[in-house]
Amino acid sequence: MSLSIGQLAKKADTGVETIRFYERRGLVPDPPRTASGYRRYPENFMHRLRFIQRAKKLGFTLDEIGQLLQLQDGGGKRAEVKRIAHEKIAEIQARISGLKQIQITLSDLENQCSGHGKVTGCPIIEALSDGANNHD
Amino acid sequence: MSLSIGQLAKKADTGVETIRFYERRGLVPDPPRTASGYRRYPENFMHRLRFIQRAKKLGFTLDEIGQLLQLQDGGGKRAEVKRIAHEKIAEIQARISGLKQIQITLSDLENQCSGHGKVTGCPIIEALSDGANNHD
DNA sequence: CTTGACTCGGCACCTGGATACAGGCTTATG
DNA sequence: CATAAGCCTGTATCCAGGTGCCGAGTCAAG
Repeated sequence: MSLSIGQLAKKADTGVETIRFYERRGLVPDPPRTASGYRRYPENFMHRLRFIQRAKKLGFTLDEIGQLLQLQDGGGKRAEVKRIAHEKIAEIQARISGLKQIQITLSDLENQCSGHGKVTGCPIIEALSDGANNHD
Repeated sequence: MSLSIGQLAKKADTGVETIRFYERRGLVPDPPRTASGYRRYPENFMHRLRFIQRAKKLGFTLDEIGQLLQLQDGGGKRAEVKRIAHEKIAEIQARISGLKQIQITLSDLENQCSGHGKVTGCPIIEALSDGANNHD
């Protein structure tokens, strides 16, 4: 028993348009069609959509997800999967570092600002205005 | 002595198009024009562009930067500046937390994966496939 | 048999922050 | 004076990852 695109979308908690979009992107294979051209998906097709959703949550781009899926489908090497994951970890780490730096700078400024009175002389605005005070 | 848009762009280390873009966005005021319609900027106009650049580095959106500039121009309240900064700090914090969670999950998976052999049974792929293993 | 829900393909549009052109002036340089 | 460089407006394009809409065809329930 197969599903229409709408039924599949509901099951996978996504949109019909999104599934078609993934199909165009090559993330999901073109499904078989009925005589009138309607897509028909096997029940387990949902797993592929869930795979994409989980990978997205972990920060992978659609292109990277495409690579992972290809490795899965083609019986690729674990080394390759691990390499992709490792690169992503490094990327995430870099983003965290950048954000932490920003957080420090902003918190410093927040602490320096009394929060009372007019903006003139406000340390936050000053830091943005002349750059004498900021941490990079 | 005033600057052409190109001279200003060079001084502020940005592009001519970017300045015009900021003008359209209302981040910088419309400068006076020569008789032939050329923009003429006072020397110190550069500071406004530098303000924008610094604020961008701290993660503010152009809309938020616009608010900060308005507060500066209009002699607004420090409380308001501080509020905006505080919200941004919270937002950055939330992004860091999310990324850290991802980092933990991915690092776990990386450690679980031997990196040898075929993809079948690879913990990373498994986690994405059935979700039994992931940390959210 | 009708009506409403679903699906089709194809394209336009969205956010954010620019960046790039096209075609026509103006200004600076040799 | 001629030519290059710079500037003008307006519009299109880019990135990612979708989302929306149109008119036409199809399917299912009553």
